[in-house]
Amino acid sequence: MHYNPQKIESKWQQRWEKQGLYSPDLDKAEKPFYNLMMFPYPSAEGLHIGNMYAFVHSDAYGRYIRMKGFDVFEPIGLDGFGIHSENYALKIGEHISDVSKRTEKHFYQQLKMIGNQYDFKRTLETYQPQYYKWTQWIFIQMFKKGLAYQRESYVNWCSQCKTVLADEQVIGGYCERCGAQVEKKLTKQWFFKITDYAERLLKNLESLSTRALGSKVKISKEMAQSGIDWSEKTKIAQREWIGKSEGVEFEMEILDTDQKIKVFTTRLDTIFGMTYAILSPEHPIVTLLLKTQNSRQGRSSPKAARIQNREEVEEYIKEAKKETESVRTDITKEKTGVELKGIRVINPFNKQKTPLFIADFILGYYGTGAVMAVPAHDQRDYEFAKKYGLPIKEVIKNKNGKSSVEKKAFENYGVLINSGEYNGLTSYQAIEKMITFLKEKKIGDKKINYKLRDWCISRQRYWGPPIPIIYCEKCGTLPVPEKNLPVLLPEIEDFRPTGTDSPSQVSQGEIWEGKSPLASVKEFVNTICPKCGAPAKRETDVSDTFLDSAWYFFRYPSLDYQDRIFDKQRTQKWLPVDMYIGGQEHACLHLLYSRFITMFFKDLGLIDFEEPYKRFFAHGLLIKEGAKMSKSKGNIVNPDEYIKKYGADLTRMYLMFLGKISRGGDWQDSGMAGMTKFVRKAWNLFSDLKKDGKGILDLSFMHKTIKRVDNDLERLSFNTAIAKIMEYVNWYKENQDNFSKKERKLVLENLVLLLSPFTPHLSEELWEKIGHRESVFKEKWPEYDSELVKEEIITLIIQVNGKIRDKIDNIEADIFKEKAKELAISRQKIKKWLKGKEIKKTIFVPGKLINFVV
RNA sequence: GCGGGUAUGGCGGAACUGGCAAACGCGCUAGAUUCAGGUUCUAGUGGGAGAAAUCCCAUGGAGGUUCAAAUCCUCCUACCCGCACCA
Repeated sequence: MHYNPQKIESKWQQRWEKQGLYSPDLDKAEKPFYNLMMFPYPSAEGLHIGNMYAFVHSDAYGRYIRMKGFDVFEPIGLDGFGIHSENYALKIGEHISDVSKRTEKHFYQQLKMIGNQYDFKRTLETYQPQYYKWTQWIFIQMFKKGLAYQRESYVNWCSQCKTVLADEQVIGGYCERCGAQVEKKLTKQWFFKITDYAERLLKNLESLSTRALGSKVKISKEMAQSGIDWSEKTKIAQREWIGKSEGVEFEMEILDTDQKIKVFTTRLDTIFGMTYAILSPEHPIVTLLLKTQNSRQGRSSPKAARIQNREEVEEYIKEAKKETESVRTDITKEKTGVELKGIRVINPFNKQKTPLFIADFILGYYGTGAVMAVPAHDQRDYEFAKKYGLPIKEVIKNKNGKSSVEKKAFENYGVLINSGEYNGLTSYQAIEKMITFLKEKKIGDKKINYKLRDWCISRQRYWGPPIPIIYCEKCGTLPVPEKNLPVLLPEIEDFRPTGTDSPSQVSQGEIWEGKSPLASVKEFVNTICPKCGAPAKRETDVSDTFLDSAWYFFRYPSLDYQDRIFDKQRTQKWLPVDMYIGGQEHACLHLLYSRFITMFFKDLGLIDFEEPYKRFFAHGLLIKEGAKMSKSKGNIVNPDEYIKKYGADLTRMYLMFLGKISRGGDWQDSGMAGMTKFVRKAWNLFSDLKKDGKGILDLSFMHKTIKRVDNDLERLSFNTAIAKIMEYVNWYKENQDNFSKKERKLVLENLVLLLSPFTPHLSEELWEKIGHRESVFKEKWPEYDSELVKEEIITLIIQVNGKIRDKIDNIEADIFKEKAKELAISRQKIKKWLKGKEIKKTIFVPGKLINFVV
């Protein structure tokens, strides 16, 4: 009777599905537990071993929780809409619809093969109209609340993918998907006002979870329910991304004009050290100043300063625009800029007139796009001043009066000098007093800035949900009436992106008309105005794939409702998600977006909570033999291959044995051999069920193992849990001839139960073999006898000056200090070490050790 | 530059709150069984000294705290990940 994984696995997979074992009654479930894993985007290559790595860990936890008595809902779906899938189709020259049909089938096949307790009756794909109908519905709600808006904006343009990218999809100036350099383009885009939620997104991180959590911390269900439970690392990443910065915003007049520039600073205390100011090249005032000059109005009015080096300035702006984002944001690049000659700004504190520059290292999108430059106390300004020979005026000294700005800027806080009436104040005092001054003059106030920017939603691509907007010449921009949803994505032959121009072909201030592939489909574009009935046109952009995935977990429990995005009662019962396992790479964006959408749902009154995930756990990266897996290296592990050869159970077990889940793992083929040995060994134990021995009586090791495995699973320490099961098997083998029939059954039953989260098929088969008729997953997780897990007999360690010199075996765990000391000093070895020395101190750790300090 | 992480045998990795470093597994060595080979079983396996008992040295490096440090603190080095001129 050999272990035949292929046969066993398909047998149980079929039986599970037939019995609907993993489809809980969502309304009647008494102890709901929503066990979610990040749904994969289906590439045609199929399920990646990295997906499987994450999924089986998540499933093992879900199965453990189920056996702990919860009604576990573990759904799966496909994040099939989006650039990644579309680009793949383009690459292989097939239509995305065909590719999707194929990958969908293949993916679900694979997902069934890995043996997770997925509810295959409740799957979703983001490209199905019944799903994206609701994605569009969300857009409309956003629009109605004024949270979806259109604006002309410089956006990231990937010339290879021919589309606009979200900031998040630009990695160091390059396209996340194809690796091409990203350029800047001025175009009209749809945005979600996530910045309105910045403070809330930030604050919830603080208030809802005060515990520092990580893989080290043991978390019970009760604890997890009390708040959001994320690792500190993830929260820091979110906090950084939101990037809150508290400072001051104030106005400075431009000499001889009616214009003012607004600047933002966190170091108002250094204002007396301002020797110039800088604008970003895109700053509207620059355009305005150039324009004023064009119309020659300036000449007639004494109140109109003019840019004297106009051509130079225009040239610089043109150059800056041409430069790709990656070049422009390259921090190592020497700072460049050009003075707006003839233009001066007035420092409101000392009325000093300073030159004004434009420079490309000033970002148009952060703060006000304008800064006061204090070279003595800001390194960037310092470098710039050195290069252009601008004065460096020191205004802050540290407390001992020391400072030096000879070689670099002094950026610390300190005490003010050269600052008129503020001299002698500390930085903090000065800032307060200066704010009062600004307020009195009504030219400035405190201001909070965030790095977080509004979420650019539109994509000039085919494979996404069409943005449900209609443009009517008379009535303006209107949402598609909800009853007309979904706006179906038309089936078209040629779905290639059609954007043509590169940004350098579009001159300053001009708007590039981005064209989506949908723009060429007349039947799609031409429609009638929902308000006046006149001919109108549809929006031709589709929405970002991040929107599809920002709310999918709301849909799973309510898939049977066609008339609403989700059922409130159902949702309140199952959400927030109890456990969410996914990649660290999504710790910023996906998490942030889905938190935002959840808050929005709450504000719409659809739900009562505003954080989607009670517990989020980020798994590490799976590598192979010390190297990242990649196609170019040819070291990809194909899960199908291993499942076929070794079975899913073995592959699962091996993936979970590799190491700590939070740290990822190093796949080595040789390790599979060891796992095979172990599984076979375990399997073979069940061939002598009927054997009867004299009985071993002491089953405390069994109880201890149950306790340890339980403890490990609770804290997601899968690898050590497996190690402990291995020890258990070894223990069984040592005693195998001695168990009584009754003991044998008990010990083996518990082995099956402990194994079941890891090797579900094998466990079912063995459970049946023992003689059970019901699924092992209807069983309760084994319990241990808390009396028997107590360590009664220990090895007492004897140290002298902290070094181990002897051990005494078989000591009662509750031995007293005096008794232990007596025993210890009487040992020959210890006598040797203590000879001629006085014991100054004796440290006794009950149940562990005794240490003599001499 | 900023933020986060990591460093333990030949390898993957254990060591939850400081208390027997190296659990568990791979690999390797020797032996047994089978023998075409794999499988299986037994013993051994951090380094050094020693015939042995035993002793010394070992958790990236240097200091420190402590009776006691892989674990805590300071500094340094290397690698990985994320963000990157955020005013």
